Amino acid sequence: MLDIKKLRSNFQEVKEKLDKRGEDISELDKFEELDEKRRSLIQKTEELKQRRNTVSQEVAQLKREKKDAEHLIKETKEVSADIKKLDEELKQVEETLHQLMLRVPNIPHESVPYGEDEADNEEVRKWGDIPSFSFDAKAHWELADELQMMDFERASKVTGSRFVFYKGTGAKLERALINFMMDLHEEEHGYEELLPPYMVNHDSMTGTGQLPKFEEDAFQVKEEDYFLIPTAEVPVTNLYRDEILQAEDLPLAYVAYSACFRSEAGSAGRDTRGLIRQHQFNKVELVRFVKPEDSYEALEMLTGHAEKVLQMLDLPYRVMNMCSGDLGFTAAKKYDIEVWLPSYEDYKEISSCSNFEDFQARRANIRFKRDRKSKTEFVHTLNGSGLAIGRTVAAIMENYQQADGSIKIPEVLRPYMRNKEYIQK
RNA sequence: GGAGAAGUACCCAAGUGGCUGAAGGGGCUCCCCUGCUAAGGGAGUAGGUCGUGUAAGCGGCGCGAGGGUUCAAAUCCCUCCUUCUCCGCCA
Repeated sequence: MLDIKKLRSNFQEVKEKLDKRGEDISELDKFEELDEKRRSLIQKTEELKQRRNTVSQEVAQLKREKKDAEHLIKETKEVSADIKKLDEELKQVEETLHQLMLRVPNIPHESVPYGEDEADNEEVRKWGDIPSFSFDAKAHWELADELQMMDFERASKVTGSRFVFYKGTGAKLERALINFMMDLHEEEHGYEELLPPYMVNHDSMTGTGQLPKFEEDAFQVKEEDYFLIPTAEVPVTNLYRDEILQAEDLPLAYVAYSACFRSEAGSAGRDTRGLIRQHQFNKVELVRFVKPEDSYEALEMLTGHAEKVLQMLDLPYRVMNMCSGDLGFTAAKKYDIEVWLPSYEDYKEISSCSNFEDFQARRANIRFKRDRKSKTEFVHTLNGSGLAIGRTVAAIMENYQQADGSIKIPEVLRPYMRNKEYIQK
């Protein structure tokens, strides 16, 4: 959510910046009128409330002195009726304004390149060598089948499309990656480990920005007002919702493993084979709460932590600076890390690292105080995948495949895989 | 799921309609006393948010949340949430 005061005082400027996202922001035109109306209603009711308060005191005084207060009581009766009417009107205006504000996206940072879609994203750096195969390289779903690492067909029977059973070494590889990443971020990068709830309530989904605009992307638990989390970002960022933190507690850094659930509404027909686009997938997520002045440095650091995983696994990747048109609703700046996938003959997103500045903190009301006397300020929140596990499995299988159909296990994972060197029949 | 109890400020806690727009204590901050520490004495301590104002300030809201009754609600009524205890069920 944007700062209403800032929006009020720089309306045209903010509008122009938002316009770079290429989204329809015509709704924003109602802002000024609503804001004006709200403030004038507040002034009117508060004036009346002040009157009611003083008269109430006078009534109390007269009653104590056993004097007659009828005339005052009659007046207050009328004043209270007016207050009630105005309060109802104010409540409606505030609700309308709030709903409007919840649907306004974040302002892109100045370092975000202008562009319309993913074609305009800017490559920041590239790492590793793209493998060349002296044989016909297979896609991970073919390898998974031959090496009996996954069962997509039976998962469709048991649940539906876009679900998978990992089996045997497939399941072991997935679990090895979770543990490897958790250990790396916890032991080497200084993140505290969390294992969050996989369902969250309506307020949490609103806090991180999934609601109200993207309700159709999430799975909802009927009759409970709970949602299956699309990412651990949601429960972890909402950990401190409606709280005031101490400056000396910042930065806070958490790493959380969770399963993630996405309806993939609007993705019908895309990435239909293999692990790339599932309704349920595993992910290790990094979340940071920082002081405003530290957030851009923190974004670089966090992105580096995610990259480190790919470096240790020796998987080729590139880092993209998302352009204004491909930023997503909540981010002020976002880097996507894309891993090389031989079956796509292209780089494919494996991590998304974002600085939300105070956008989520405002929605979720996460604040901090610099010291006892200072005003509260909103923290800045960041997060990034470190990494998406399923896509990492796919990348390892495809990049590490051998001529004989086996898959070499990256060295750093071997301690998690009984020190085996290869996955083979 | 059933039955009960409770939610008041940083913590504990008093408070069944109007000098409670929240007593008292602890803690915390400052000061005094003491060679230091402990003990003791004094003062301060509603955080937050919204409106208004260049500002000092002024004003509105606030006792788990939301409604209602009343001229007036922490206090009365309704709904909900959370926590605790017991029973049932369960990994």
